[in-house]
Amino acid sequence: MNIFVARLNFKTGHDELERAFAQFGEVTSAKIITDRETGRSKGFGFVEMPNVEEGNNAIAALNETELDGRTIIVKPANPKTE
DNA sequence: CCTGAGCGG
Repeated sequence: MNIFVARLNFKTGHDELERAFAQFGEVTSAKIITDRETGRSKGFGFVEMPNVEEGNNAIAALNETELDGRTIIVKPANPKTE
């Protein structure tokens, strides 16, 4: 499942995201969205987890919690297809 | 270097 993570600390990288979600389940991909012009973090990212139950568990456990000193927002990403 | 809602390629 795709997971949307917002309000990240600007100094937080993809590795921080991956290790945070890896505590609750298997993480296949963790990505921080960076600005294409400046290369700086946009402050949000995406995490892909193959296990849906672990994904929902990670969302419930990490949503509105502190990561790298900043409270993050974690929720399921918008579906590209149905 | 900096900023702070929101869904990337």
